[in-house]
Amino acid sequence: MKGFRHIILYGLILAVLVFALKWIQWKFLIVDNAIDIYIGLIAVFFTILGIWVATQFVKPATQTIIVEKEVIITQPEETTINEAELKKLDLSSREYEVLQLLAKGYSNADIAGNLFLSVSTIKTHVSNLFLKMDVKSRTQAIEKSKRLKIIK
Amino acid sequence: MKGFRHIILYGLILAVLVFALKWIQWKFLIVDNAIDIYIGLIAVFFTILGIWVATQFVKPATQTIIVEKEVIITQPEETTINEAELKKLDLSSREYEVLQLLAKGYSNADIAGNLFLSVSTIKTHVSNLFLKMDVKSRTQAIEKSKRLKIIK
DNA sequence: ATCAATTTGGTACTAAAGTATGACCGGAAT
DNA sequence: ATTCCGGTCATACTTTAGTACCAAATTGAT
Repeated sequence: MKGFRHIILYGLILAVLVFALKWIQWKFLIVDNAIDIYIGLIAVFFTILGIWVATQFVKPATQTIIVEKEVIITQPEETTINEAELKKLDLSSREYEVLQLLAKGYSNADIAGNLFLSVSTIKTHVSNLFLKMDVKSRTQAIEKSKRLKIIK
Repeated sequence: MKGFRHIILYGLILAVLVFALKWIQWKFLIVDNAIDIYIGLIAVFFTILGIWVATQFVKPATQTIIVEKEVIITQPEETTINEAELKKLDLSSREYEVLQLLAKGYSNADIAGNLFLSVSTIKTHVSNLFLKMDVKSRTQAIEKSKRLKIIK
């Protein structure tokens, strides 16, 4: 709708211009040899008109400037488990379960009760765990687990 | 410098136009009453010229897009020791020393060797440590220490 | 179906951890 | 000076952890 109103507006402007030009043309024709001045005025006027039209309708090329804003993310608990290190150890699922309870300070009896297994089984798992982790005690296992970030 | 070259360019263009207009003017003067068509051409031409000039000089609108870039800051040692909790436990300096080595996976013998003390002394410290920390094993002591953030 | 790995559990043993108790020393506070 | 506490060390004991070796059931993949 806005474009339509513009068209009407420009139409009216042009109509006015036609009469204006006719008047200027007639006036300058009285003065002979003034045609050059007349042409110059026309040229200047329409150049300005063109500039104005352009500034009104030609959308300026948009130059997009992307600014990276660094947002610091502070992880509350950087317990991103180091899957790579965990895989290296090649622990079985049960062994990993035992390790997690181990690190919570559970005794072998506690772990056995928690997993509904016998203490013997836990001892077996713990021993195998130590071999795979290359440690000699549960405290070393805990320390290494924390250091490698393989437990929460 | 670019603006200067533009000025020269437009100067040349205008010079060419002057001759072109003179030629067109002469040609149309032969045909009488063709002055209106001539004026029309002039108007159209300079309007287009004005548009072109405008588009050349209108500065592109800059659109600044701020992109949030998440930067994960991994604190190397987020081990801000919880002094409050540590003070609550009321550990002696030796006991705290023992606790720190304990948490590193050291055995009583290791700790004794590290502090140039007998294993008996370490056992005493460890026992007192457990009483003060209200735990029943070194693994529990480690877990609690990590949880309360009282060790590095 | 077979084979390897896992999971489970046992016995027997050793090593380490943990408890209880007592003793000695030295420094700091009362 | 005496008391109190931290630190040291010891002995004797119990408990737990850890090792070694074995064996059976289960599971998963070829």
